[in-house]
Amino acid sequence: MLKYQEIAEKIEAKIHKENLTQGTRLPNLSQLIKDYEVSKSTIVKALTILESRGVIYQVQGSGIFVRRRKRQGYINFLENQGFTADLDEFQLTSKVLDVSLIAPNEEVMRNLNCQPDDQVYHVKRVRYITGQTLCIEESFYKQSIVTYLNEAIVADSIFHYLNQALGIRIGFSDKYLSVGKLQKEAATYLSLKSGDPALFVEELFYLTSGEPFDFSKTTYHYEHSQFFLQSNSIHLS
Amino acid sequence: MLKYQEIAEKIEAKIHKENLTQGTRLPNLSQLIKDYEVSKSTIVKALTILESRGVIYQVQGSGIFVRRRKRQGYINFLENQGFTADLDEFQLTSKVLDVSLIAPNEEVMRNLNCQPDDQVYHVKRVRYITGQTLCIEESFYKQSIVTYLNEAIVADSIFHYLNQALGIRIGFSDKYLSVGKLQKEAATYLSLKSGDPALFVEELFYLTSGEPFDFSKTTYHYEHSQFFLQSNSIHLS
DNA sequence: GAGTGGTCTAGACCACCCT
DNA sequence: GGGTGGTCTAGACCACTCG
Repeated sequence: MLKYQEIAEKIEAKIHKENLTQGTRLPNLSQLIKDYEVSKSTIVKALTILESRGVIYQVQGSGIFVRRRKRQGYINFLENQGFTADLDEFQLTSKVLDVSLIAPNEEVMRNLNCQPDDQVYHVKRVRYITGQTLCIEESFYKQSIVTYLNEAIVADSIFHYLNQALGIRIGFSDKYLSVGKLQKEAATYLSLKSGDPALFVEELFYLTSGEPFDFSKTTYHYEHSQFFLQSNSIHLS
Repeated sequence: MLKYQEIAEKIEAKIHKENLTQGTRLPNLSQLIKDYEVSKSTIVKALTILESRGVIYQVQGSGIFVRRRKRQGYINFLENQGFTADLDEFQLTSKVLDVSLIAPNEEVMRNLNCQPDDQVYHVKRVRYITGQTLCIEESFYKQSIVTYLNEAIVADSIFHYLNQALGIRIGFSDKYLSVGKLQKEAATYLSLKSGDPALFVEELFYLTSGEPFDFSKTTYHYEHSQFFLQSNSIHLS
């Protein structure tokens, strides 16, 4: 395990364990350097990670402070799949509607940059959060990368399987969101009415190598989905 | 101007100017070190920034590559206010409905951590994107920080004014999103019908010092708002 | 195995906050 | 002015990719 990663985890764990509130000041840099017996740059890197994840904020000349979201019950929109997933907070379950190996249609080929003869796994699920219908999700995985899937795997966390069993590491993803009215089929699965509001999210997942391997379309139940999202001004031009 | 910031900007400018496509390989580290005459760490920092902004991705042992979003016409959900704003792409205008100095209500006090006698500027606007109604926005600014606002300022970019005229720098923000049905008043402003779908976003902006100073509630027109959002797995536990 | 990015260090110096 | 975070350097060594 990398030093800066380990330190970031320890600091985050400490914040959660001691349940520190927004604005609580953490030990200063020199103290952290002593505590963890590493160089300044390593601490700085660990802190940068925590800052970009919204766990802390740093104020030049002043100190390092805990950052907390104000509201509970919102799903972290950036970490709700593939990545760190704060699912500890929520109970996620799935009902599998379909798992099959198919030829990609035009839309899938366009998004995954693939050819008609590249097979893809088609997965369709209804997902539940703490017992309530959260969303209906339809995903397409390149079979050349995701070599095998079945119903049991898909009923559980697919990304956990990809990582643990297949050694697939996600590099990054693009999300596209829009809002609209539910069509009849989706409405049925979500126990809502045609024309009810819905959040539509299309997402493309890439390997660390930059190759897209998963294209996914999700329709969220408007009454059971609330998201939160933290931004930083680290960087910018 | 900081070296790493300047380098990040130059690299990004080059990518845009030469209109490089996804997967195009950039010069390697040693070349960049020579080109910009700085140390390795400085280049690495510049690249980390570009990576976190979704401009490039780096593959260990292989190279540095251009990252591009696949689709046009989507608003960058993380950079659409306060921050870098890729508004070059879109024409944003506003119609001001109200600018006034008021006493905060309970909801505003809770979000801005303030007292009944802390005055706040109330700003209500309809915003248009390339001529179409984009959203209706209601914001509350702590007067102790945002000392002055008027209709002319508010008709333009408020954040540009905060930064340039008042020297206010935003540190970070929290966004809360949900989807639901339009109420009559908002529907009227958006030229939609009651019960039509809408995206609701509540956002809290903080100074670099960690103090919240702006609480904002936005209702988006579902037919004219599409967002995109890039994630990385930089970091994570 | 050559090439490329990633980690880590020690230390100098800068910029900002606060009292 | 003392304390705290931020920038930048030079260089050693590690880890991954690809032919």
